[in-house]
Amino acid sequence: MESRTIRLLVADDHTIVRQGLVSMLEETGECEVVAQAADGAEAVELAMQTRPDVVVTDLSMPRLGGLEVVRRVKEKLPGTRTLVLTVHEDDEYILPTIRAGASGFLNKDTSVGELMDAIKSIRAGDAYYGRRAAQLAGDIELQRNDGDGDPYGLLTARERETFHLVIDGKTTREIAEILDIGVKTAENHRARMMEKLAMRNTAEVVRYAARKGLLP
Amino acid sequence: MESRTIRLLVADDHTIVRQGLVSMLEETGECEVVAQAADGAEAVELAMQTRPDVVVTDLSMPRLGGLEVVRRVKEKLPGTRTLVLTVHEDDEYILPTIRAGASGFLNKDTSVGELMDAIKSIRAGDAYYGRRAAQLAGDIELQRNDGDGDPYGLLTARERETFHLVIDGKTTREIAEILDIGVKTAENHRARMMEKLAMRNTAEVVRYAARKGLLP
DNA sequence: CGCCATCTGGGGGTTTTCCCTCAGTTGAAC
DNA sequence: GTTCAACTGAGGGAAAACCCCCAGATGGCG
Repeated sequence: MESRTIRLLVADDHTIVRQGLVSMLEETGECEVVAQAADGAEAVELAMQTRPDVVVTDLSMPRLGGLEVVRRVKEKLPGTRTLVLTVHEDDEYILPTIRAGASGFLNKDTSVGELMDAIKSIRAGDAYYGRRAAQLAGDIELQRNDGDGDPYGLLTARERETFHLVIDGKTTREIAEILDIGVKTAENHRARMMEKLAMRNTAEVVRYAARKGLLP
Repeated sequence: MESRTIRLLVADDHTIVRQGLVSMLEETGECEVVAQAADGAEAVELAMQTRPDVVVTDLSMPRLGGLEVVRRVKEKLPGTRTLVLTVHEDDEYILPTIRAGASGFLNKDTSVGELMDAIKSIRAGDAYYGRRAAQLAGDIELQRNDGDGDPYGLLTARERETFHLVIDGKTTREIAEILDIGVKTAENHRARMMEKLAMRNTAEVVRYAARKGLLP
């Protein structure tokens, strides 16, 4: 059992946000923040020095925007993937970001669980977009998943949360309590999730998660 | 998803046996035989050159016996573990083998499934003894598992088979058919297995298997 | 506006898992 | 021969998972 921790670079010009991110991420014990950057230029610089697995970056930053960070990292460090984490819900930011080569796009109100989920997926080589972005990106990205690719990207936000709680060993009743929804609703999310993943029972779901490196 | 294939060295003076082993093991796709040796001296030599994860060796071999192979590999390659695979049921061979530092002792009539099981366990850092050996070794080795260590070694043969079928996504009914036993019996094996592993549901069992590197 | 996906909740069912008990058989150990 | 562990099988029940169906609310999108 290795699967060492995921090496991260976190870039955000707001110190509070950045520090909070770093704390939360490191508390999971599943990743290690090898560098922090307060602007885009610093992010690119540090990325080349530390060669992280994933760069988690804000969009609006001084000196160099997140979009340009994505482009430069992709160009200079093909092994490093980028996850854009932003407050902008504005549609006009999403598509350019994805086209620039980001592997993920998430809103900052995302839970730590889903953020780690996204980071693991991205590190495993997949794309991960939040609900809003997935809708916009659907045409250019998710079609790949629709046919032959990985069905994980087809999960809705609730289904994804359910998925993670299932592979944590939670029962449907516990999931309902955690998500603060009815048992029947959780049951529905679970069923839809399993249907989309084409899994027949819990064991297969956890095996699938293991293959994708989504287990701690 | 990495957990690359397990690198093996196979040592047996009987070519047929050795080749058969190699074929079977490589067919599983979960390991790679990086070297083969026809006697003990060659085994030690090749082990130092190739540094495999696990050395699978017979006991009675020309030039250098398996016991001495175990000792020398343990001494010169601390990262490499040894699994003794033999036809000898004789008790007098088992204890010396374990004391020499072997991580596993299996009879040659073991199924490929259990052999791979053993190899994975050993590579994960655990000991794995067949039923007969486990009884003899109980006093000096399994006591460690009794208290604080890994409960996996406490499983009986049937419980171990059940365990592997469970993490393969099989239902109890399917397990009963595969093992050619009653559903109630399979149910019992499953329950005892989960009790020994202190797991509360299937998801936790599969997670446990993933942690130990027992998933393909 | 209507369309559609998502989230929410429920009805009602079968199957599977999970948990307890008990008991006969075998084979190896002492 | 007795003892003990493992394997076998079973009864019975509670919980969970699994599989259909349905329908209202919400919100984005054309």
